[in-house]
Order: sequence, then structure tokens, then C-alpha cells
Amino acid sequence: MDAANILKNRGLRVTKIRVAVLEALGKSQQALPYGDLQKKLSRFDRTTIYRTLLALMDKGLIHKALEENNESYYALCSDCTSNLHHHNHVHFKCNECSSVQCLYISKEVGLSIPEIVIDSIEITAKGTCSSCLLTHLT
Amino acid sequence: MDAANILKNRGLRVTKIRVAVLEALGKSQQALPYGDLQKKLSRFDRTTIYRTLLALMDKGLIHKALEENNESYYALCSDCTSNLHHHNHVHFKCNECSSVQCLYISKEVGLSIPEIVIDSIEITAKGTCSSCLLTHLT
DNA sequence: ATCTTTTATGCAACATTGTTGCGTTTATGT
DNA sequence: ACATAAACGCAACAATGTTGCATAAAAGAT
Repeated sequence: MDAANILKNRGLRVTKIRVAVLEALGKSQQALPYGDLQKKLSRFDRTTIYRTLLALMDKGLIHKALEENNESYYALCSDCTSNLHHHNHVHFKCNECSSVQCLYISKEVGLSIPEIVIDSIEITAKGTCSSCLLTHLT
Repeated sequence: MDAANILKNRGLRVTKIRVAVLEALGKSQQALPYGDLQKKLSRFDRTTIYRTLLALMDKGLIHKALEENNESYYALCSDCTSNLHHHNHVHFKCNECSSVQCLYISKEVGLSIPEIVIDSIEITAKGTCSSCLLTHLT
């Protein structure tokens, strides 16, 4: 399904920047930091970029994969709806190249703590990504 | 051990703000967001607060428990050294009161993904804290 | 296709967070 | 008490994120 129809299905108007954001995140295998998005979308106003990200997050089309050192990394959602966000996947950040990606592995972490109700659990793994590992071999 | 000796043991000079930060975090059962620290430490310059946090993090005395919505939450480390940071505990954020705390439960999450090397795993749980649960009962 | 209404955009202004350079002050060992 | 190395306060700056408002664009109806 193309970006325009994805937007319509969530009750969002089809605008250039929304399509551009979805396509930018869709093309990338990785989550994109805000700075990268701003560079790619420099023809749009910064305010508009922020509002676009908020709108897409609100409708469950994208999510913040990671927030670190004041950088937010955004990625497409795989199976969120407007009302329900499912993010039971793992986020991975490479310590060498700082790339962030969503690992779609099912990882159920059972946690139960007395006197506390746990609704969701986020897992962030850090290490070395495949492309950085490859460059080590040379 | 008091704050002054903790600082000396890590090769840090004992200054008012470092003691104040350690005591503020030590007194609180929760991780403190930067904004709260700034309020508590308003007698010090903002720059100094930032540099203090960096110095204490560098020596493994405190850590960022969570970074969310551009707020960093800081907490004391339990068993980090200058060289080695152990953060294999769980961070918990209450969705209602936004409080953040470190849960010192041992939770080993085994994750292995082909072509990727994983060094560390961070777990953040979200839900309702005990004090918010109590207020629901009334 | 044009009109109308609702929504989104761009711009300006502002708030907050975080960093850097530099002169002054403070902590520590002698 | 003194010397020196480190930390502090201040000013300036950069980046991120938000808000209000006038203008422009999208979507459905005519």
C-alpha cells in the first residue's frame, strides 16, 4: 500500500510532507534521527516537520524507536492502529555507527513486581551492527 | 559512606554541588528529572549542574535512568566503578505521575540475533507505581 | 471544475536543553 | 599559608521543541 492510502486509512489528509516522511522512513531499513529527517526534508519548515511527526505518531504510523543524547529516532510502525500501539519488538543501537533499528523478534519479558502494575516493557539492545562488524574484517 | 568520601574514592574533588547532587539523588527513592535537580540546585549555575552530572556519570556514580520527552532522569548507581558500568537493572516509569525508579531485580534477557553482537540490554517498564495505585483505592 | 470548509503549512517568536570558552574562584597537597 | 590544578560562574551560542496566527492547501459538496 502506498503512503497516500496509508494516510487516508488513518483519517489523515494526504500532504506532501506526510508522504515524504513515510517514504523516507519506509526506504530506510533503520530508524532515522530527527536531524537526518530535517536534512532530507529541508524544503519544509521545521515546525511542520515536528507537527507531522506528532500527527503520524498519534495515528500509530510511526514511533520513537529511541531517545538518546537528545536525539529522537523515528521508525515506521509495523502493526499499530490509531488506538492501539504494539511495540513489543526490540530496538537496537549500534555503539559504533549510532544506527538504530527495530528488531522484529518476539521477546516476551515476564516481569512482576509487588505493588506495581506493569503495562508495557521496552527493550533496547546495544552492540555492534552487521555492517560495522563487516568493516572490522577488512 | 558519606558523599565526600564517595567522591574522593573516585578521584573527584569534593565540591558543594557534587555533594548536593549526590545527596539529592540519595535522598530520593526515585530518579530525578533534570528539571527537578535544577530547582533543588538553583543556587548553582546551570552550566555547573550539567558539568557536575557529566563528571558524576563519567565516574560511575550516577546514571541516566531514562530519557523521555527531552527529559533526562538521573539516579545513583548501585555498583558501578569508574571503568565499568553495570546497569542490568530495570527502569520503571509510572504513566500517571511520571515518576521513574530503578528496580533492582536481576533480569537476564537472553537475546541473540544473527550478524549482530549485543553488548548490553536495557529494560524499561511502564505502568502504575505503588503510590498511584493507592490513590485509586480512595 | 469551482466553491466552501476544514485542516495543514509557514513564519515569527519563544522556551528549554545542552555546550563551549574564558576569567575567576576554590579544593587539595606541600 | 602557598602554589597549582581543577572547578565554577558568566556570557554566548546551538539545537530541540512549542505556540499563535495569517496564509495556503486538501477534501467533499455543488
